[in-house]
Amino acid sequence: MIKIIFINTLRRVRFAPSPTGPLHVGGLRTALFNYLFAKRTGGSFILRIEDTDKRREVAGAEKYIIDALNWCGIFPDERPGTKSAFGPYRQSERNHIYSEEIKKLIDSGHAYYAFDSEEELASCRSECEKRGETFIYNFESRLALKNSLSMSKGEVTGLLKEGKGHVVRFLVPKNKNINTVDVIRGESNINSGLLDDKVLMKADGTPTYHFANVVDDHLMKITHVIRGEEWLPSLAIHFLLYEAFGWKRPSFAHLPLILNPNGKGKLSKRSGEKGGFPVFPIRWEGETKLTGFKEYGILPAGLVNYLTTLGWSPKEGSGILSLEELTKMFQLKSVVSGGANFDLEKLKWFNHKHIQVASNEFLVDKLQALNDSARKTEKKRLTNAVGMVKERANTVSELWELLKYLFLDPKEYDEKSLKKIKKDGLDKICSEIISLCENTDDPDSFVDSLKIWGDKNGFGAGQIMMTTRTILVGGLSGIDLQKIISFIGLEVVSKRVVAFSKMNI
RNA sequence: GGCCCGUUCGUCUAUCGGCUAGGACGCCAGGUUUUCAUCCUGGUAAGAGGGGUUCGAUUCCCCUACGGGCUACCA
Repeated sequence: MIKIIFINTLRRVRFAPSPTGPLHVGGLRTALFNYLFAKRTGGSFILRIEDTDKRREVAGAEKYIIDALNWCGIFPDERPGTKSAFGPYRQSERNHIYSEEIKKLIDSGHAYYAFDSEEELASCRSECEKRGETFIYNFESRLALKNSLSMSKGEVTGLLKEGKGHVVRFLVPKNKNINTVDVIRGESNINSGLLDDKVLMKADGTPTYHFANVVDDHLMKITHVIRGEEWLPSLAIHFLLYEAFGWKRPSFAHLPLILNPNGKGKLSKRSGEKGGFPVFPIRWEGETKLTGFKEYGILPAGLVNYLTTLGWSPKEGSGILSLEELTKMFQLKSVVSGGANFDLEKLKWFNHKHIQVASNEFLVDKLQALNDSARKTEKKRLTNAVGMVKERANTVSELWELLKYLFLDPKEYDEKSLKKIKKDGLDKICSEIISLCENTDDPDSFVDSLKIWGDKNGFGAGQIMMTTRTILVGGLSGIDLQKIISFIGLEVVSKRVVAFSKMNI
């Protein structure tokens, strides 16, 4: 008995993207919030592919969506391929269901056939526009148009028999107040007169979003519809649709949009191109190649953590949180309603924090996947090196730049650094380093020995250190000098100084 | 144009009518590091505007402005 109650209250949410291209961070955030919401109470996260418009479908998009979700650590409980009573999970494979369901609506008088061509409707629209009006296919106009409400029964059956192209439209009731409820935004009232008789079934026999969505959400027993704010204007239609079917509707939550860094317009592929940052989770290998956050060096944990702060914040203030921890804290009710500007700097900061808690081995794997030079470097030593520099890195890709001098001799020297070390005695310091390399048997106290020598010969510690560092690293940056020397070994130290001395600077 | 939604530091956000408006990113300054970065400490900075309601409004209501979304046989 208890078990039954539990099952009935279990959350079932869906993420329902259209496979028209790579999934960008806006969509990813929607998926993430759905996932967090479901998993907090052990519910199910379902991936449904809304591919009713085959013209817009892009090859590889569905795979990309799944790959991107998986990369973030999100694995749908049900998805295309899952065997269950709720499938199939691609709308294109559910046409038989929609044709059955639309009959119910036609029979009950909630939907009707319309024979107007797209051209005819387009001209209606432009006519209205000329008069400064908006064309709405509704109780005011429908009787003047070609449909089963304006035509005789015989005429309609005739047209249907001869296979005349037609759509099925929803009969929106006249002058009805619809009280919509949204988990995030609360209640809202809208008069049905403003709505139009939405096409439910297209002329090619496939359903539109509005119809397929409602049918599938009901049949898949979705308890909460969490989607982007762009769906808010059609919420009332969806309410009416549930009512027409006599179905209990799920709860709805409309998430605020992610906007461009300057707040102008929603974040898009173009904004990333303009701003020089990715807006996609992983690389897209379509006709146009797009770099993802993965290739940019962002860790999935960092992206997930950052994305969660866009529109929501944990009660205990900000924190570095894993997907699992976020799952325990997420509250749909406390999602904010205003749009959020995308901020690369903050994402990098989150990523920096996640790099700190990641293991060196993990980071080396990621680094080697991104960087050819790193791939050619011996793994064990690279792991040590990563451990020494990771506190300085914001992205995985930066790691190589931060540690490469531990493996490669400098190819060039920073101008400013050279200026600083070009002083009398430079040659003398160089020869001392070379001779010390030959004579000392303790590389780990090399810097100390050098300083003692400098002290005796009138060179300050600063000059000694800066000179050595510039020669070994190529500039005045990097980790502790003694650590560098211990890591690369005296032979390499000597080699680099000799090479430097031979240059005429 | 019509309809819908929104508006707290530059940015992400907290605030269940009582606020000296809190935190985080960024930025600035100082400290640590004989480099740079990290790190630590401190600082900077906000309720779009105007009306109500109220003893009291960031918080509730209205108007305006601004921003965003939708307005397809796309989702």
